[in-house]
Amino acid sequence: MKDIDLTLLEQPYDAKRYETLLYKKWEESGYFNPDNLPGRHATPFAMVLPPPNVTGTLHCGHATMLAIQDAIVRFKRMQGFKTLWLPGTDHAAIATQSKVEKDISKKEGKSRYDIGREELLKRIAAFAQESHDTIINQCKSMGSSLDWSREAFTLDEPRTRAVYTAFKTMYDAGLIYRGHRVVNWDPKGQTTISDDEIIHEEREATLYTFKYGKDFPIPISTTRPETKFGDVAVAVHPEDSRYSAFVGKTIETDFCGSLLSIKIIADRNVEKDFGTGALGVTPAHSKIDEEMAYTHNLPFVQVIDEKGKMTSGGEDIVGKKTAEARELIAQRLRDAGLMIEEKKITQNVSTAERTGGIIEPLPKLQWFVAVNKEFPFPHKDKAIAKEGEMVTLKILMHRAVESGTTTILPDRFAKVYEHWINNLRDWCISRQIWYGHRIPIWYKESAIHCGPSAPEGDGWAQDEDTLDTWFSSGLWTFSTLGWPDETTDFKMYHPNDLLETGRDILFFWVARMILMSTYLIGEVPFKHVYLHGMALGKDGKKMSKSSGTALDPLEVTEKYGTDALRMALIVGNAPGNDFKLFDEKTKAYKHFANKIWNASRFVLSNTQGVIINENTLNAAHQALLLEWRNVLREITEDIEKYNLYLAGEKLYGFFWHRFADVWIEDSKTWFQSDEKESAQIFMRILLEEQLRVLHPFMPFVTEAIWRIMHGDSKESMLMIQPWPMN
RNA sequence: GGGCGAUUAGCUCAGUUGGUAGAGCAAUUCGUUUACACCGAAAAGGUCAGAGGUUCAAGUCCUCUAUCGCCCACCA
Repeated sequence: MKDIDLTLLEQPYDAKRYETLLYKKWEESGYFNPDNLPGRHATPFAMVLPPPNVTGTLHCGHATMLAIQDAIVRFKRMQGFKTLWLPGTDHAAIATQSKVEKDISKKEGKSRYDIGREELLKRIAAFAQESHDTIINQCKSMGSSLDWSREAFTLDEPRTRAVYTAFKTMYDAGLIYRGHRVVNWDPKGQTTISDDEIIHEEREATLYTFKYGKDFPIPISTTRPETKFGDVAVAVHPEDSRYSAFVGKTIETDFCGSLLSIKIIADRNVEKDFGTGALGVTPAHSKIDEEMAYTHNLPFVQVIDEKGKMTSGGEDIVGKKTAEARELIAQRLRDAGLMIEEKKITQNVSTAERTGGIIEPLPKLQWFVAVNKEFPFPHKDKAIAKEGEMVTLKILMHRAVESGTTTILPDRFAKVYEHWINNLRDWCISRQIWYGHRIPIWYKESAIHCGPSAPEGDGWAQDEDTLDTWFSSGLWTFSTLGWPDETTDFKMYHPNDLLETGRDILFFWVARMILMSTYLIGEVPFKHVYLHGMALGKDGKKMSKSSGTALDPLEVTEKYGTDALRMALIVGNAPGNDFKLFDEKTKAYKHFANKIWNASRFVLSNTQGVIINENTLNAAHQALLLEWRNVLREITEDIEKYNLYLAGEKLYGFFWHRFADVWIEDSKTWFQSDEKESAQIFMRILLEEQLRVLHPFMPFVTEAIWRIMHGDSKESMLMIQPWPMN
């Protein structure tokens, strides 16, 4: 055996010197692409990268998912799986557009309407491209062994084709429909948003109790008197004896100069003990009231427009913002002696996740996915349903998890998921923004056509709206594999084996993928879901840019090395639990990388030319080898159960405090005795096996050492060496 | 309002089916013996949030309480 050039192991370990070089070597080897892996890699293992939004740069949350996923993928690859980890980015419709709009408004003082659709889209595309390039480089610098040859983008041509195919399939099946509903209108972003994009914020508000007019018998309470111009009814509880005499009557009354026709109705949803126990029903501006309107057949009267301005209420009210109108009306009620009480309360205000705008419920014509509509299961018999069986999208989503076809780690999130589905309402998928997939619907007079392009003939106009970004990302596990074509990739890698992602997008994304996949393909999108927690600062609070607590992963790796950051993100990070990331922790793993480097240097310098043959070990060394193999078994099992946080910690402890502190110290004696040869073999086996096992966690330092030991041919790279235990 | 998680050494966290409390970092003392000072050795540090219960035995199982955090929700 050729001597190893130990001068290459310069002390101390300098991460920066190796990381770029090694990533390049890995990439050039082609082994990130499963098609190029050696023949022993037969059984597929597939996973997608949750596509980062092209809204800027990666943060610690991204670094976390990259560290965990790359560790799993490298482990599976070494185990001999035909391992695919498929990268891509998400156009993130609202998030990206509102970011660019904000920039433009700040720098040029212009709105999107000043700039126009075409020009805005051009600017967004440029911004998205820039973000994309940054993000890809950051993924690479984290050491991610992603198959770049299959990179996808939610808005690129193949994905757009998948989106339009999915839309048309669901439209033709009656599962996508257009309807007039009270939706969540974001006056700031000038678009609708789905229920999930709403954040409830506690705010202080005034609860006004008053009568519409002098002759009106029932006082009502509301925090929004300005919407009362749209009232068509007053609802009371059916068992409320105070008001039972009025139920069924219609009373005309003058409310601040506007004539209202108010029907008194009884509805179980009214709380007797809240306020006066009577609720002014405003079907056009409240979702609960909308439902009551359907139940009791009430008309819709809209009094607020898309800009959040009044359209009703008389000359000095019309055109005013709702907040201003509220004050004016309250004053009039006081002046007229109609105000009974004004009370400060805290209430939950709905705000838009992306823009922070206060949601104004408005009746609008929008596109929806029907989650409760029955249809015959359109696929051959599958695990989740039989062909022709009557199901709903909700039922399919339920069955995916209930049946265990998809499992969620940690399993308590399965309950959260079930609960969410139970409360799920039709999904509003149309957005009044410009960046995204334009709805593939064409209108000509009363005719409607669904398809990617206009039908023959003049006069067809495409729907102005675009699709919710989650509609396209819901297709991600198969749109990235060539669907709707029956490609070899699709056949080999779908369903995915694992989906690893943040627990915050369980509903947004994981649930939507299950919906899309179970309906369009008839099977679950992935067998297992692994949800990781959020990266917190040392203070235990969520990192945020505005408070200056956000760590930039690139700054951290610059300081401590990528391997160190990866370990810091994995160890102590149990599935589903939030975890804290801070400098001292990362620093400790930088020291560990150096420890590995130096221990290797010692072992190699004392084992030059040794031929590894396990059978020539003496009894004592065999016993010690067994001790390691037991730990190795535990570590392997931990990783297989996706308990990387345990595996990482055990590796660290064993390498440092057993192998380095004890066995390396002992070896200094062994090397002086007649046990020398056995000891040399023993130490070399231990080093090599530990480097292999450490590789998924700390790929750079281990590959750097391996390369010095085994040369730089692509076949000898540590990345594709077999895992030392089956 | 409903649900979930956390509470173990100064800090960050382990503790699998109940069997005498563990690790790393920090701090203390000692040590520069040819892998490493990004080091080693030693010692120190805990009524396992509180109360009650089950058990021969509880950090672990059950009930309640407290504090912190998160998610869901149509009290206007």
